[in-house]
Amino acid sequence: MATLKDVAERAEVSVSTVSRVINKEPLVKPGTREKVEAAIEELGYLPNRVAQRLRSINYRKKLIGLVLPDIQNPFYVDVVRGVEEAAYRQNFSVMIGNFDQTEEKEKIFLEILQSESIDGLIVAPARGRDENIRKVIENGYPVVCIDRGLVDLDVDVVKVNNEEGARNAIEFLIGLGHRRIAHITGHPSIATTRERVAGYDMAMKAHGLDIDPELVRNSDSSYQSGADLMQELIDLDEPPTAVFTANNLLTLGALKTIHENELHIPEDISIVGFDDMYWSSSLNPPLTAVRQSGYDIGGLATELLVKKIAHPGGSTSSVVLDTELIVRNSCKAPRGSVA
Amino acid sequence: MATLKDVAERAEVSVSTVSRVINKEPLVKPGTREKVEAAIEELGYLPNRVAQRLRSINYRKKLIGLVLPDIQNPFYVDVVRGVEEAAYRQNFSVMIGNFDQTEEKEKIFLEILQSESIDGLIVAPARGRDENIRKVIENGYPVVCIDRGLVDLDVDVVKVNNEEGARNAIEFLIGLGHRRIAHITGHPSIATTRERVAGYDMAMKAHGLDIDPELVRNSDSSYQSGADLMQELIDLDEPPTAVFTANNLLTLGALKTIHENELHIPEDISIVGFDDMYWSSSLNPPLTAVRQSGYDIGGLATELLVKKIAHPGGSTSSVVLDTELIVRNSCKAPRGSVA
DNA sequence: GGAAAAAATGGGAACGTTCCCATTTTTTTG
DNA sequence: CAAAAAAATGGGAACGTTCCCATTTTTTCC
Repeated sequence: MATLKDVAERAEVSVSTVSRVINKEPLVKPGTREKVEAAIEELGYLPNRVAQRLRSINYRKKLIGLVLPDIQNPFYVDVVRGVEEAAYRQNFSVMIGNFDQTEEKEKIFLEILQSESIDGLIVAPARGRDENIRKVIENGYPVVCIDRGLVDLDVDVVKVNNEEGARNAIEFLIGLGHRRIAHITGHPSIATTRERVAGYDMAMKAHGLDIDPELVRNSDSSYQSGADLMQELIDLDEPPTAVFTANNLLTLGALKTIHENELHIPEDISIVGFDDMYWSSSLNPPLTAVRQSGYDIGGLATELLVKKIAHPGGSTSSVVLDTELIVRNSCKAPRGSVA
Repeated sequence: MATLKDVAERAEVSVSTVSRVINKEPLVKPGTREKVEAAIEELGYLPNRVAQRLRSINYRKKLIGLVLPDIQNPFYVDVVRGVEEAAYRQNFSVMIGNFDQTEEKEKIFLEILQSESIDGLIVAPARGRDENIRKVIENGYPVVCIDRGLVDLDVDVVKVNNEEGARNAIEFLIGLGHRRIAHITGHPSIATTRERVAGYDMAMKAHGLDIDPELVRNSDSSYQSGADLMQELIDLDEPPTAVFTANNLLTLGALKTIHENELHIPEDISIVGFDDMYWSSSLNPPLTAVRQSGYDIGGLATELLVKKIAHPGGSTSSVVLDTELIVRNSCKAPRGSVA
């Protein structure tokens, strides 16, 4: 590969001057700039980002890390797309790591990222309290959290209004006439979980409905948990007429169990999921879901991070996006209801 | 961050010696090694991978690129997981790029990867003929293709036996009594498409069935195409009794259209998809599918690539994995059949 | 037209490693 | 026990940039 030196020789200028052209610095005579650009073109020169990164001061490494708990979750795939798009637009590379919800992998990956001299980090913390991430922040790296923040750590975060999203979903079900509404949700240590539960509670109380603790079940947010907890709900003496699942994977797991039990949606049971998927209409029946745009979240988080990288210090900010209830055909009034 | 020099000072040895310890070279006295390891521990030293990469000769940069046409396709998500797992096991970082099927993005991303000094590349080419990838190979980078190879370019490839997978699917449908079997597939410029079509043809011919060209439809492998082509098939004067969709996205698109038309699976139409998903059982009815393990493909491709990186030159090899037909409930004998 | 100011360019250290070669220390061996 | 061989260690250039500072060239202005 051609280097700066090669270009300099070809253009008959110094290495410094070529570097200036590459970095679009103003102090270059137009004629010189043209000569250099011609040489770059002729040699097919591409800057070596590794050397650039090694030499550059902090905050100009042009690399950000993206750390996700579970890339099998379609929501995070959308986040990846949003981050990549925004990052490449600003000439940043992205290094993605998926830690499969294990703390050990997360730790290793965060170390690798620091070894790779990232400028900053976008992370969806698996737990509310995360020593690994805390350490990264203490090391001085700009960090933006997505989906949820961190307990007792003031950090930038881009998320959606979970409470409202959940409340809308539950009110929609109540509006249809449901009274026994179950909620399959994630681990309570995660803020997202608590907020969605709060939305559930709020909607129920606002309509004077009692909350049956049997109907609210926590899990580890996995496909299998969704399936298992749904079975528990079905086996109840008085099973729910509707269920609200707190994320993608839980929804899919619950659907599996519902189908296995040969229950019909929406006649036997209604379901609303948090997280829409581009193929939600391929489910049978098409799923009613609370949509949050992972793509937008990823994009905004990236822009926020790049801003923090360019201007370190400054107060933290949090961006809260709205959700949207996408009504399809997985809900109807419960049997015997006159709603 | 602590550097080699800091460690050297603390351990009272030279920088060279610390480097030897880091790289597990044998020529270090056990006592010295211990001293150095203690210093590393105390300082929390992590090697700077950027400096390592800059200085290292080719083939020891410890970074591989992964270039995928569409990260929204769950198959590629599995590939990502397989690659990451295998790469981190061997201390390689992975830089992932998703080019959304656009040639321009692919080109930019391949340039970035070369700028990042990758050791090698794993790529799922969108087209059979790909000038961008050809250039990378000409630049001397080891490349392993997954899912499909490249026309007139001898390159390592890890893939599944598409022909057999398709043949099994079609024979399964024929066995159930289907005669009018449609096939929604990708673009014929992609080898994968041609192989799956060949499997379809072979099975049909083996059972003395004519191939109605109206029933075999090509597309760009997108969700929308799956939906559109399925509608065309349904609108036929004599619609198929079964459909075989050539990938994930086409399957989901077809399902959407089938549901929209209020056709019942499997009574009105049977469907088999190429590509299984972990949540195939969440579809209603659970989908019968040809399973190919993206995880295994990614893992094997990585191992192959790392081997090529360590021992450049040598002949190219191709690994062909078997598929597995996962029978669930999306198929049954066609109406009026006595199979 | 000549001095001062501004603009443009060049030189070279530095980033944190690896790797080659030189030197020192230890072990082996006749 | 001395010489040779082997093992261990150290020194310093190099990787391809950026960035600071010095120098040269051009422009401005009285």
